[in-house]
Amino acid sequence: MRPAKRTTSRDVAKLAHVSRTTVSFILNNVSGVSISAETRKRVLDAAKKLNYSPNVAGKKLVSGKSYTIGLVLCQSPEQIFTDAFLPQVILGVEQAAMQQGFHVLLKPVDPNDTGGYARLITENHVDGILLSGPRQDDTALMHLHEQRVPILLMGQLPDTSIPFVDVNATAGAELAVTHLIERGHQRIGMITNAPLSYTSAKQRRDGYLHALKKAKLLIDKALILEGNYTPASGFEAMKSLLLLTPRPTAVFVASDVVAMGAMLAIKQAKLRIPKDIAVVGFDDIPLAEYYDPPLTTIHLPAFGLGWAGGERLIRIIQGEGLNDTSLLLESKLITRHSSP
Amino acid sequence: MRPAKRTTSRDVAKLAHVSRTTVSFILNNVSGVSISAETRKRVLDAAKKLNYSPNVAGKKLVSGKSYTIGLVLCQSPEQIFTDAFLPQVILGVEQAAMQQGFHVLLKPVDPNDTGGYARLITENHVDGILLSGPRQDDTALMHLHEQRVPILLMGQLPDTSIPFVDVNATAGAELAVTHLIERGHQRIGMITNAPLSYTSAKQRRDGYLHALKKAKLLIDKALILEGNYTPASGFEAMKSLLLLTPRPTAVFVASDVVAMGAMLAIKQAKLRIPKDIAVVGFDDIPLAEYYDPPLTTIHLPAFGLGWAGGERLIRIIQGEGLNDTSLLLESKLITRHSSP
DNA sequence: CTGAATTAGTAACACGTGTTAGTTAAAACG
DNA sequence: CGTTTTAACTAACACGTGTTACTAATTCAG
Repeated sequence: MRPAKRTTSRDVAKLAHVSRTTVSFILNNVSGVSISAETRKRVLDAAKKLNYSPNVAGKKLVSGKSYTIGLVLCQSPEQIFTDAFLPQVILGVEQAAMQQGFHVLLKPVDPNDTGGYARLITENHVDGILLSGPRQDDTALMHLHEQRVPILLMGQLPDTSIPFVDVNATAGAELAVTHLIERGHQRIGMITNAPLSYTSAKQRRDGYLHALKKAKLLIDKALILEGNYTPASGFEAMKSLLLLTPRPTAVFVASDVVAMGAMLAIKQAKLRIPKDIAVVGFDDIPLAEYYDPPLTTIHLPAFGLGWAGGERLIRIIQGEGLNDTSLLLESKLITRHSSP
Repeated sequence: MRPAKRTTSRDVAKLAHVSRTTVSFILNNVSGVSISAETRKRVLDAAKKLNYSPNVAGKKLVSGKSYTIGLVLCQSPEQIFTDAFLPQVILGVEQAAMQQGFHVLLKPVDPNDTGGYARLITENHVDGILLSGPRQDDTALMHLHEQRVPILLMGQLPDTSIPFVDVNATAGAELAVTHLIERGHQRIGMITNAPLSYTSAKQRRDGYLHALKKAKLLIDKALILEGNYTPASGFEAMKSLLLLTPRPTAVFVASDVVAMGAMLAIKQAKLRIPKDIAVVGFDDIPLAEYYDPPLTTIHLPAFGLGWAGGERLIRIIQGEGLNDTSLLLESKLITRHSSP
């Protein structure tokens, strides 16, 4: 037994004793055609009675639009696993899309096999792509952009004209490090959130460098270590930092998740936070407030980022054009007890 | 200037000097028709040269299938925000779907305004629905099921015949509490992960009760408090527990995130974990290992849950039928330092 | 009263695909 | 040689929708 047959606009037309055209006019509120009030009511009643809703496949075919955006995640699986930041972004995207009557198709992509998402466009599955975590070596991306496919990046890509939204991570990192400097720290370590081939990692590192330069502190490359999204990487990096002499008196860890690993290393070394070593994180994940000690960190507008991304992509899709092609959202410092 | 015109199967046909039908036969590897090797090559070359990929809207229209599944999340926004469990599930679903050539449409739904997702089906946007966090008062769900719409629940719903996948949370909770009992604890508190109107919360509570009964320990309702996904709720609940006399010597917190709040409350009361109070969590979020102390918890096969859900839903969609309508995945105890 | 304008609605096409029923030419058979 | 089978393809329809061009009936202007 197959599923019950779908009701089509033809069924509605038949029940209301009008043509299918008339049904279409009424249900889509087409302007410029005149329909008598009586007929309109008859059609609307029929539609309601049959519980009619139009088949998107038909709509799609004739309009060329799918009213769906593709949210492509170029993060590695392990990042997605540990990233407490992502759900909020996704929720923001969804909310913006829903408001405009769009749907969201989720497409995690292995960063190594990038470009597999192009088929979403060529097959007309989605009207545009919201790309989180763009990579520079992504040639498929450039190709799509040249073909004027609506694309919006979440995260920046140097040397391109593709519009993007991003958080001002550099400024955020600078905020974090400046905070430490103002509290008297001079020897400040850093653990990145990811390998420096990721723009997001580079930006945060640059913010760190900026802050030091501004304060005329000397920069010691030995103080900068790489994390890779995981607490484990923070744990290991911190152990290395603790072996340095003189020991840094503070650390800026460019990811809360990584910072939690780092803090565990500090505790296991029987050092106190912030007395022996101050720690500032980045992301303000929900748990940051409830760590011991509560983590000073940089709050990112995660939901807002997703929302802005979705909203702007849809505007591009609808050909409305953006008055400013790109948007940088500001972050803010949340002072808790892991820093003095 | 509008986007470049899509290339259709007609273009391929023209270039290869054959009919559109032939193109369709070749590209879909239709069996039972004979095509000369030469023609086949000509068509395949033409398709490649034009970079042709079929428009899903057309396919959809004629086949009635969309090769897309809807992943409907009935969690409240705050739960999604704090739930570190979700990304892994989503990834599992995506992976299973991709393997079968399906896409995943993400649809968070406000639990209060349930049923809005029915349109995904009636509009033919998706072929089936994977529903995470089903609610008993969801009448739209029952209605869809009666209409033989392919549905699979992630989480159980009593008194229905809708197939589901779930983790055996009751057994998991029992594991956790039994572990505490074996280590000599007799007065064990519990903080739920969510209000008891959620099945997942009730299951975990039942596991707790089971374990106590089995060990012939008496049950004290005052020892059971409610959390609501957030660390904050765990913090508050724990503060209440600490005021009881005699104080419980151990706590089972049915969510790692909530447990982190609870542990902070313990520390602020200057009590030691696990010496004064042992703590066991639930979920095994990535951060559990790196808390201080590392959290003993129940590991849930999050990725496996998503994967099984996606895989089984697609099997239902394709009419293959499941040999067992439902699946319970087992969880396991991860012993770390927050318990003796 | 006549031609023009308005009202209310419809027939017919287009979108891109899969598929059934047929057609033509060559090969096989008796 | 005449008939049947087979290989290699194609014309035409169906899917459900939006939209343009058109018609028939009524109202309006002069």
